[in-house]
Amino acid sequence: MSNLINISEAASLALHGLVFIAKNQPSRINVKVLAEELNASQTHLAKVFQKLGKANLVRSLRGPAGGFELNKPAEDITFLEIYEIIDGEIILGDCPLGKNHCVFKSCIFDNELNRISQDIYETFSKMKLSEFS
Amino acid sequence: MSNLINISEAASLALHGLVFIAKNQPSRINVKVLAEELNASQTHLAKVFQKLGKANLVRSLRGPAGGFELNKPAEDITFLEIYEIIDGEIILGDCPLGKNHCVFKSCIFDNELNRISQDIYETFSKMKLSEFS
DNA sequence: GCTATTTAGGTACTTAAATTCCTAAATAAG
DNA sequence: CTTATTTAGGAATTTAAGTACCTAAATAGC
Repeated sequence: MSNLINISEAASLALHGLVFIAKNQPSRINVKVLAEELNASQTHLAKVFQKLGKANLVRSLRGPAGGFELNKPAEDITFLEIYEIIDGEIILGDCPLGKNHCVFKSCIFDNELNRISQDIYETFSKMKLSEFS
Repeated sequence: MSNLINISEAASLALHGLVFIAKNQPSRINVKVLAEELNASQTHLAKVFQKLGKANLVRSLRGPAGGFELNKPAEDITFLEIYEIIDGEIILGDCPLGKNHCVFKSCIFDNELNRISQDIYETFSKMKLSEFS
């Protein structure tokens, strides 16, 4: 079984978790509760949100009554931004598979695959957290 | 750095290798030559073609002058078929991330991501080996 | 037939990514 | 100020993909 769009479990957790937090604004939400709500691994979710915090997408507060909350308006947070923080920067190059060298003089998959890559990129950049909250 | 479309190195080898073979029909091509042509790992390529052979997409002949050749017309081989042999079957379900359970009652990414998944699926099923040979 | 070549297929190794575990640091509440 | 709670961050583990290695089986050419 395979997934056509390349989204890691971590990025999926980030996406779903942030939507949930956006929905529940302005309350702070801690990882334990969020993991229960998302039916997800608490430790993994914690790591993911650590990254989101480092990237200043969310702010965190430790201790009792601590947790995470959005660090900017939901309408200013795109899926592209979230995706790139977790899974790494997207580079839309000549090769849709991200290779530097290819035997074939011009990329044989160029037309089809680059169109799709472009489409995904644009779609991600248009999807805002606010649409779901 | 991240790749938006989920295609493994192995599937990429299969795709490129088969295009090369299709281009050079009706000659048989052996793994050593193919690896040189594709600038790829010979052992990995061998394993990939073993799979393609088992799936009857190519037929093989051992011994000197041996190698691989297409087992059916290039216009009857789609990228979807190749992709699924190597990376596994694609299931276009409700969840674009292939999960069984989701907290959100209806998939919040449904509209956008399923449209893209569908698009990739259809594009792959329309891309035939013969287009490149 | 003998030999060299080439695929088949199992096993083992390597590497990178994903995930979990554990301890430290912060902080709210009593 | 003490305790319980919660995030931070490093280390360790797990998993999956890719790669290498080795022996067996097939076969073409001499």
